[in-house]
Amino acid sequence: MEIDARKMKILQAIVRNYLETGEPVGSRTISKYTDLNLSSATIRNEMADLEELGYILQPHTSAGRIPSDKGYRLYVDTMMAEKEQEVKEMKELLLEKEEKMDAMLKRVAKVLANDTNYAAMISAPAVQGNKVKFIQLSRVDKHQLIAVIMVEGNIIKNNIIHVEDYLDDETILKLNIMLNSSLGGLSISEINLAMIARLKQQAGVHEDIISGVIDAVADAIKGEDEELEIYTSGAKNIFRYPELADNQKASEIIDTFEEKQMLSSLVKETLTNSDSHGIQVYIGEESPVSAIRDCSVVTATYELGEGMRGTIGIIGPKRMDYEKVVDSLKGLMHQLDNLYDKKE
Amino acid sequence: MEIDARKMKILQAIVRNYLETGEPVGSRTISKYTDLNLSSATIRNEMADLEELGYILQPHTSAGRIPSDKGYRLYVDTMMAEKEQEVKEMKELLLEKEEKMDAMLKRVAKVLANDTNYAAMISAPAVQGNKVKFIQLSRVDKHQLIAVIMVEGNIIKNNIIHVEDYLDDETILKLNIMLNSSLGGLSISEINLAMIARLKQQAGVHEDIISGVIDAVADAIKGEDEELEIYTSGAKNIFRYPELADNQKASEIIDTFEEKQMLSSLVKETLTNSDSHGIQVYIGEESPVSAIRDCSVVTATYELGEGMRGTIGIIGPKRMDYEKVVDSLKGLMHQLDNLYDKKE
DNA sequence: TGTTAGCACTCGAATTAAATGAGTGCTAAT
DNA sequence: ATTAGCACTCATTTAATTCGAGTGCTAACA
Repeated sequence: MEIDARKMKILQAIVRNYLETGEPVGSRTISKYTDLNLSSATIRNEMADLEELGYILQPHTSAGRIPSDKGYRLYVDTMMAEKEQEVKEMKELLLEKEEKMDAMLKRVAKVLANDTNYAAMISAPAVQGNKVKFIQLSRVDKHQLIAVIMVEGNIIKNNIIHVEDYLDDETILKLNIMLNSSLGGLSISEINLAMIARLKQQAGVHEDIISGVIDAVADAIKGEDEELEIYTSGAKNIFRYPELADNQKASEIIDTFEEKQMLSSLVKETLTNSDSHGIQVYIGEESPVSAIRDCSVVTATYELGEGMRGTIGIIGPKRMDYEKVVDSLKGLMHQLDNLYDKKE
Repeated sequence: MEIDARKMKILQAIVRNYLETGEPVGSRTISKYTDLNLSSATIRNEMADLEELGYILQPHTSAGRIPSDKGYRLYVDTMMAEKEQEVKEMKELLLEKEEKMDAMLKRVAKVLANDTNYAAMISAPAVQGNKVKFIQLSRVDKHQLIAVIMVEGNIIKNNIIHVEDYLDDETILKLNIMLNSSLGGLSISEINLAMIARLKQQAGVHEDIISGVIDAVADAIKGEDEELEIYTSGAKNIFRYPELADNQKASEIIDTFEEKQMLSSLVKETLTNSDSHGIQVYIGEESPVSAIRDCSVVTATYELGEGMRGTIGIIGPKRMDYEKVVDSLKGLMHQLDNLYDKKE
């Protein structure tokens, strides 16, 4: 058996209705709801087919039907197809302003959560592929150096370095010049171990002392991209949806939001296969994070200038309003765009 | 009517029992529970008195009694009195190590939440009163300077400064010397407006250009102490306690934990009146944060070296195990102490 | 052949009723 | 002052009942 146009329409009607109410939807409801005028009996027949095909399911006999993950998936896919071209116009976000990145991201997450009444997450742009703009090593006191590294997009990293032996001003100056001329302008992916080894050698007599310093600098540049920074907001919104609000589930979801690292696999996956113009949908078990297996996630990839990419995500019940969420994500992009224009 | 020794003992028994079970406790239970052998009838009489005095209350007629906020308060106060001298030995925590402050704080919160099965919060030490260790202004490109400020305790702040006109190396060097000699070693509270004004004047011909720079530096030092940094962990633990786990309440509490700023009034209050050797207890409505009015909070003040003080807090149900929590807080202090010793 | 009306049937949810029992307040005896 | 005893209260539990939305199936119809 194949799914035809009419079955598709009925499926859509079921999904839409279920999104609204959260209740299983029966044949009578649909027979009134849709434009194709069919009696409840016909709908019932079609529904039986849809169930056999695995698009909908009955929580129990003599209840209405609810969409299965597969049903949601079909719905989302067709909807996305309709929206695809609009999505394309998602502007790039350039934020080379002084505004502190983290404050901005937090705000974005908050706005998004408020707009949608779902939970929102946003990952800081991974510095992967970003260029080193500025390195400076300074002496704080006899045994402490501080390394300040700034990459494009105005992200700053600091690293405190402990040294055994006192380094005089001249050595530090020399090191600074060496670091900047060697590493400046390079993207982080271009800084590999071979280069670091060469740098150590260049350091000459001080090699053994300085080795630690360079290690630390490399660490400051590379470091932490293991640990994606993730901001979240609106966790409380899950309580709006009874199907997520029972203790067991809520506890897991809340925990995921607090231990944000648990979301990193989601971010990574999104960044890896960001086709479909950056918007992706994970329904239920499709999500790589098992704690939110009862939720759906809609993610968008954003890009700040030179290949700095991050992820914005909306996490809500499976019956989330996918259309609205996609629109919200787009809307947000525009808003950020405007914000950028104003500051320019 | 006055509360006498026996009433006190009965109250204690009621509180203890309620902490364990979370259920209203009846007269029969107490008559078996306590060492003073009294019949349930006598207990009932005493309970009627305690209720009249406002220390306990009945959720409904013919239910057992539960402690009122006032009852908890009395219980906690007497318990604290017994523990007071032990608390005194709470060691200072010095963390002049390379470990990044925020990572450390997050870890501490996590440990604490796991240990206690309550939710934990910790505020980053307020830089108030801390000494500036190191200031450096560097040019990143034609119109961008970066200010790096490090204060004792290895807290680093960065600030990007936009300048209209190009500043040559010499000017920057001059500024650096000026900033360090003027501000270095001063505590933040010692840096006042008058001093900033004088600095601006000293800047001489560049005054108008440089004014912005100094403002930004001052801002980087002062800034953000408005916005206390707060870390939390273990929010999910509230689901362990049915009296907090209903949607309405859980939603509010979770929100408070996510929007950590809502906890700042709590931190501020704790820091202000940190008598009682740094440990304070807020029961129910006593808390300055209304969203957690159904919880109790136990806070401890910690001090990192020169007057850098922060707050650690445990947030749980009113029937939290106050004794254990106080012990945990002390235990944590010791653990941190050891950690420090090892790294020394 | 596809659509529809009709009907018996199912089964979760809501409603009601009854039973339970922990706990109280009061009184009278110790 | 303490306690045993007893009648009373009332949330909670359990069971029985009703209710109704929704189904599947069959037979009639276009």
